[in-house]
Amino acid sequence: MLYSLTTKYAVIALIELATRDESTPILVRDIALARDIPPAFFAKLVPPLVRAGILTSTRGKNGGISFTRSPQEVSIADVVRTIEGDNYFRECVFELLPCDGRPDCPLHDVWDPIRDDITRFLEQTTIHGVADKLTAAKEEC
Amino acid sequence: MLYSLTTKYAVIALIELATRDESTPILVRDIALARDIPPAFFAKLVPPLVRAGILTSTRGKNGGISFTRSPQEVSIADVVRTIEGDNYFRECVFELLPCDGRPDCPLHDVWDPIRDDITRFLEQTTIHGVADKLTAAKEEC
DNA sequence: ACAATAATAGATAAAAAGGTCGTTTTGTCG
DNA sequence: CGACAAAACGACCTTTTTATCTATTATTGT
Repeated sequence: MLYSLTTKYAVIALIELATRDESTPILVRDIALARDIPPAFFAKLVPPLVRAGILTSTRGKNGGISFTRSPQEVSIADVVRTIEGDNYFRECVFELLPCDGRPDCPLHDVWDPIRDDITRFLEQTTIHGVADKLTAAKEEC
Repeated sequence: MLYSLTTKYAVIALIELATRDESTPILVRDIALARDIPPAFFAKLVPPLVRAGILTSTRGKNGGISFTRSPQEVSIADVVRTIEGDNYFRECVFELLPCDGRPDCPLHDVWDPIRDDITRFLEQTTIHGVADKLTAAKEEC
């Protein structure tokens, strides 16, 4: 609905990572398997996330991935930008060209409000926030 | 951002159709070319739209496509449902399975509000409404 | 009978998703 | 210190899905 399966994998994997003990690196494979994500596929999403400053990866024995910034400071939008690219937020649903909220786009007052809602949602929702809901729900059982 | 390129083609083509004289069928090819949509590709989207009760097509000379119901009664959601399928509105961005707003999904209070916003937007925005903005903008020149 | 049109079926191309394997890095153990 | 094992990294390949194109067939007005 909002983004590709690839981006979804990245989002879900980071949420999973945020539920883990953050003092030690977690295996890429473990994160993926815990959420039914193809491990080799997620492994290829890690380097971009590292370059984007979201993840830190440590190689060799006892290696794995961990958050660079706290997951409280990582928004879904950050992940989307990293995987989908910067143009994502400029897209227009009614035109073949990006309209970027240009005031001269005749459709901007139809599309802009909901795009802004979506953007705000992605920007304000943090990995930590979602992970919190998950662990809270688990503890209720 | 919201749907596939295929769906986008269908939406844009219908908007274009709504700007035309509705008393006579319009060529599938003309609609596509007017919006830089690959004509043969759009041609394949027509039969589903006809089956969905959105378009009427007439074959043979002077044939083409026209709206079955008035474009005022056709929402973007109708088009999305036709091309993307019914499951579109049940998707969850945080889980691999559709959550469909189930109250037992721990993430429903994060995702549901914005999904409802998006659904409402698609449901309330009509082809006619968007087409109107377009023609109004053109007349200003 | 003919020309214009959508419908259908199929082929091809491109992009997205998924998998394999060898290389590099790094801790651990002898 | 050297050998080994565990991990991410990188290059490449395969499969699946999405997008695009081509050709043929069916329909209809003139």
